[in-house]
Amino acid sequence: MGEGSKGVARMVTLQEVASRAGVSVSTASRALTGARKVSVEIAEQVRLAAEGLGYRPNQAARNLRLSRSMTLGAVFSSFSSPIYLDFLEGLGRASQEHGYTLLTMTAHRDPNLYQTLIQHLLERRVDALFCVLPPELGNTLKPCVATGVPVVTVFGQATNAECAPLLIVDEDEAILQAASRLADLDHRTILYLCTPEGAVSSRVPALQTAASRCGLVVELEVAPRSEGATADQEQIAALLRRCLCRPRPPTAVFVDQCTASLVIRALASLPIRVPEDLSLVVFGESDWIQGLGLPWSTIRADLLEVGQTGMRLILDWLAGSPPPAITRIGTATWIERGSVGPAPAR
Amino acid sequence: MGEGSKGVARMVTLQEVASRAGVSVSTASRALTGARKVSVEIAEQVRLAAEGLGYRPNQAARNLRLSRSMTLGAVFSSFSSPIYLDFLEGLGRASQEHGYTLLTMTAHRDPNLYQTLIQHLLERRVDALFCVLPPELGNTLKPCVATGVPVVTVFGQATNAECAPLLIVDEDEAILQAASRLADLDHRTILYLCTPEGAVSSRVPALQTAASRCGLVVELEVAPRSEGATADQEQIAALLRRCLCRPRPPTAVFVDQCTASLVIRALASLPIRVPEDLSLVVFGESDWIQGLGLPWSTIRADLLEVGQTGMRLILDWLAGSPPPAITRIGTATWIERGSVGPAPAR
DNA sequence: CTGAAAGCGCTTACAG
DNA sequence: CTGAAAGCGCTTACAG
Repeated sequence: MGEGSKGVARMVTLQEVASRAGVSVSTASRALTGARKVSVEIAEQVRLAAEGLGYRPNQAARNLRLSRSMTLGAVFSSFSSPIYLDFLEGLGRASQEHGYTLLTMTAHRDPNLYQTLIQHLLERRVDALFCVLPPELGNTLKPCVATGVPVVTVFGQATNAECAPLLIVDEDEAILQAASRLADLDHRTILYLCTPEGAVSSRVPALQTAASRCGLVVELEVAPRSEGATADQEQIAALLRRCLCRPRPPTAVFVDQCTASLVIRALASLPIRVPEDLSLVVFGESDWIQGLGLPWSTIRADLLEVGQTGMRLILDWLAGSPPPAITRIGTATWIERGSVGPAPAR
Repeated sequence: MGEGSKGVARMVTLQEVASRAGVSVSTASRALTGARKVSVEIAEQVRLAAEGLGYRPNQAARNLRLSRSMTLGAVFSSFSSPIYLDFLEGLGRASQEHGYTLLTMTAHRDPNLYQTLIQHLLERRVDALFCVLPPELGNTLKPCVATGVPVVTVFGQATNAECAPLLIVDEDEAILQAASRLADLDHRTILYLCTPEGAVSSRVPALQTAASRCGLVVELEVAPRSEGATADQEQIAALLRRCLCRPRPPTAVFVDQCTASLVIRALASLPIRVPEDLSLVVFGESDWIQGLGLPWSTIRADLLEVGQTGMRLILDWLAGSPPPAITRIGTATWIERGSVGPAPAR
């Protein structure tokens, strides 16, 4: 293994290439970057020398000189759901295409960690930043925004738009389709069992608008933060039982992706059958989830496109035109599967 | 938005801190890093100046000077499965703890992209590299290894161990338990429906050893690469039908995580009931998958621990002691769920 | 077209 | 204990 076994990797430098080619570093640099004209023969010599030595430019040095990093930061609340993966893929591909490197970190919903990670990214001098963060952490971004580094918040709530531009998926149309379909199936009362985050998202007003247009009533319940624990499952079961005992109980329930499986299990434990006793609609889906072939009806966004749009926003910003406070990207679609059926007879 | 709206972020430099504190950059540096002694009052002045200006050290410059990057690269074949996420989390946390930044990229199983990404990471002067790559791409690492940068391959095949140290999960014990349980349930022939990668993995010999100890026969079939397409599902269905028509058909099937859902759907289409007609065991599971509450029996590894172990390997390597060619980490466990039952009567 | 020099922001021997 | 200087690896005006 030789030198490598020490874990000390001394890499070839431009200086070495230059001297092997018998030219100055300036010329070597110009020959390799192609910035200015270089005589053909010398260019060839340099090229050869570089290849022979296996030269790889040190981007850190290069970027330091050019005072930019060609690096983008992305902070996620967690990787807990495959949903974010699709977004991450989109972001990753787009940034690669444009020569940027994406630096991804997860904060595990810990507010302090968010601060730390963002500081870390700033120290790495990211050219811009993407954030997926809980609504109450909007002002976590304050110090970051103050540095003048472009930062875009994704999947956020409108309340965060004051701090930094927001990129959100427009699900209104898909929600309307879902509501209309439920109305056709004789549903009258629907429940949105949302996470604390969901409670302030644009899903609530969208559901209400759609419902009133279709003659439905929307109820809102905040589910406990899902950690996947059985305690959560029981809490949700209790909550659902309470809701379903009311005079005019909901006959359909909307849930966020991250609570979906808990809800399913809670329902199974009660036991309430889907869709005979209760129809179910899940917000969010990824290719991977789809591949499981679960019968969940969903309102699904093209996360890859969201990633690409986010990238475009940032590129434009870096090019001089900052994005509006809120950018809506309208690609959510309503996908009906077996979890939705006619409202049960009274 | 002021300056920020231009996307031009000029950040505070040590030079500015120094002059505000009325000292030299050397002293400012020493005060902040705490490397050498600095008089208490001056230290305080510097600290104050830094805080007042919102100074954040430029890690790129710092690392350039120290000729290291404090950056680790990780190349994944894809993010397609949540399985890798757990590993990624483990790696991410561990590297964070040790002050390293993790640079993650996905190659979408494209050999050329692998090369590109690795070059990219080398240009970023990563201190070390993790790779999850298809077995046929083992020598993709050659040029990388030649640079002397420590690189560890994870979830790889023994054939790759020639190129770079390998970190693999030891599933032998768990496989033995599964086999033994199946034998108790009167199964005699089991099928391993593996991906092309799986065909050369340590799972095959482990299964064979376990089977012969328990008096079982193992058959091996290579499933088409799963892209989630319906064509794949039909291929798998055809393959399964063929297998099950043999004289002594398998009564239990082992599948890799990435083909599990396809197989499930293929079985449903045939239709073959699980576990009445066929028992099913899936290699691999993540918290997220578990949360779905699917009745799959699995052989599950602690991916978080794999990530941490990977990190330790690299740290030791960087500290001077390269890892052995193969490191086995033995945390896989056998988890029995509803997909396993008695062998059907003949 | 080419080279010597300055500088990106930091750290660390080297003198005081 | 403190400062002036060199240097990490690169790029780019500035002279030739």
